[in-house]
Amino acid sequence: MGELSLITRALKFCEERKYRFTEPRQRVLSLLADSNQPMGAYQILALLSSSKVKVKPPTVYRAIEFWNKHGFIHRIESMNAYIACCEKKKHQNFCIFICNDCSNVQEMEMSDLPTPMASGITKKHLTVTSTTTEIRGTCGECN
Amino acid sequence: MGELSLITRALKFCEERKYRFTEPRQRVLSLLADSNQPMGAYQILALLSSSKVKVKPPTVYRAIEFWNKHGFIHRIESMNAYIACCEKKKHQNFCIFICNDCSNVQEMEMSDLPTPMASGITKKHLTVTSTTTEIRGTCGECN
DNA sequence: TAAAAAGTGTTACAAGGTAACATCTCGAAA
DNA sequence: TTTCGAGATGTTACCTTGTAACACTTTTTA
Repeated sequence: MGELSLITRALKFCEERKYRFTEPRQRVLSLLADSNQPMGAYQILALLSSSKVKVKPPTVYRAIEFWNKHGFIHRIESMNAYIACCEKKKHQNFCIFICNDCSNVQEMEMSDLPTPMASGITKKHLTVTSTTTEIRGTCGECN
Repeated sequence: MGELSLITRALKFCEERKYRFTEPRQRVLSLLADSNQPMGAYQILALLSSSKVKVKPPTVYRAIEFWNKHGFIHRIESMNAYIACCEKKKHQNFCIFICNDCSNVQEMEMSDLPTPMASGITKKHLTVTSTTTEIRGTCGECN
């Protein structure tokens, strides 16, 4: 059993859950999957539009919301941008490193919440649904 | 030596560094310090304006940038909002819990980066300048 | 096959943020 | 003590990001 591409997994996911794998959803996800860098919503919008057909913001935002909700893409809050998730399965805790110089972005594994956070959370009787960590600095290339 | 208020510390900070503790800076910081909840820039803008004098966005954004840069306030990326820092001294790693139900926000201590992140960072030869973690879930009250 | 549910198209606008340039303030140098 | 310059604010105008609302289409289900 080989590696399934993000698109293939997304298609399977939709079939199993009876969600529709529509054209806007497919195109938005493909663009993000093919880019190794984050893309803004309006950047996606531009790429989906032609001189003839202008795609409108809600079309893109709906697709983004859908894939984000189901864990196929992540939103990078500090950039107002989106990236395809590089993990094979859904995970609600993730961690992103952003280089301030070249703005290269890398997703990093974080299946469980680190202990200091986890203990703070239980102490305060909080229930966690998701976490995002954005780490800024300088990457190996730019150092 | 008692507890110094955020404003007092900010004033001292400005005197020591020869930054000006101007009216917009003072008013913006006071508003955030007196609110125990995050505030958006335009919310601050509205509170600073009167029917006579309309404060303009750059005035507020400049003050926000100043205090944020020097660690007196934090930006909450997923809310486009700002809160006064509750720590006594500058720290570039922080962690915020946000309740999805009542949108109550709590800053949590995180002086050092948790081990899983720290090791991922050294492995990739990254230099870190700052990190933000935003944890979403349900707070003790809303549970 | 009709009704319900899920999804898209479109318009119009709200919310958040910034570039650019003129003006002001205040301390330090002449 | 005047002037100079860095740091800061005032103002206009605009850009970017995101969403509410409503009509319409497609797919599933009863």
